[in-house]
Amino acid sequence: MLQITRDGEYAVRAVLFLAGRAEGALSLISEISEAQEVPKSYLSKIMQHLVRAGLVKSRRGARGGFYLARKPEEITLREAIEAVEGPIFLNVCLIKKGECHRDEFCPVHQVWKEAQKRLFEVLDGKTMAQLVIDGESLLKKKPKKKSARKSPASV
Amino acid sequence: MLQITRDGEYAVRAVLFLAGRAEGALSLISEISEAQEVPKSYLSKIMQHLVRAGLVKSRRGARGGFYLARKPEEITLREAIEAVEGPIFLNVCLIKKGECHRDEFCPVHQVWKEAQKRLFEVLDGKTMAQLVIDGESLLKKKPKKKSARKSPASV
DNA sequence: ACATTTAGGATGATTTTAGTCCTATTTAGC
DNA sequence: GCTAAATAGGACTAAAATCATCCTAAATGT
Ligand code: SF4
Ligand code: SF4
Repeated sequence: MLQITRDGEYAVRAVLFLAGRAEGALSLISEISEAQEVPKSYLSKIMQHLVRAGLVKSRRGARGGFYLARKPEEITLREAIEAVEGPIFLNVCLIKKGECHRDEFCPVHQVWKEAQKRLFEVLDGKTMAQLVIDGESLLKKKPKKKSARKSPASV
Repeated sequence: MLQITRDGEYAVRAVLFLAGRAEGALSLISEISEAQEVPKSYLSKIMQHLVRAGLVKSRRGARGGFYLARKPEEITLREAIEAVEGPIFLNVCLIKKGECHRDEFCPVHQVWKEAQKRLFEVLDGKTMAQLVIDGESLLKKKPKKKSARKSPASV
């Protein structure tokens, strides 16, 4: 359907959450689940994937939890997504040369190539660090909408 | 999976085929199916969708067939895809405001918005007419690879 | 009439999606 | 060493999407 799955969406939320914590601080599944509104048991699977993909590290047992394996500046949005969804290919012919045998003479192939490149430019261009900053600005700017241009108090 | 479905892929192939015919010329399902390597019975459904979407017109009965409802210059790649797949939304929050209730304070939302915009720029930027031309160039340029830089004859 | 074509619906196998749940293992702290 | 707290991992499932096939109805040119 040319849409990201819940896996990818939840992975981004989880990684973004960890990026917002102090470096190396441990977060519990239950914390992440509640803050990011992801079903706890489902999130458990997502975290496993993220650990295996090397994006997140975990400590088991009492006082365990999850933390980022790398600094938020070094994790892109695309990486978070692909860690759980696998590599993105907008069409089968982008998987590898010859995957679609029409690729050599197909004019549409080139367009998908370009489209994917452009998509990646956006997804690679955002790091978790930047997203955390963006998120903070959003919270500051929009506590309520329809702000009466001057005085913050009203009614 | 963030990948176009066979529906979309086949729709593009079919519309592109029709775009390559003379204006108003009728093409049979069997012709399109064979040329574009799409299962005939499946293609039948795709063509129905394209007709209902208003991209293609059909004539039933003997000497019937399909032809483009508009000129190839006026049909974009995105239209061909969305005609059978429905509108593209890279993430649920792009469907409409409030579809994801986090959208107002979610920094990732903005990125998806930008990503989709860029994707659409590419998909909207290619018309069927242009793709036909592109296809012709590809056929001229690459009859064989590893061309011996000068003489076309060899062995 | 008849052959040719598309229209449309019913059906179905397989895969993906979006989860849940239970047990095993690891670890900290007492 | 025991125990409580956590993650690891696998089994399982319901529902939906994907990728088709097949059959009958309707339309149309000759
Ligand atoms: S766009 Fe062209 S090359 Fe890519 S899958 Fe479709 S036919 Fe094959
Ligand atoms: S990116 Fe943000 S707004 Fe969009 S679906 Fe995810 S959480 Fe919601």
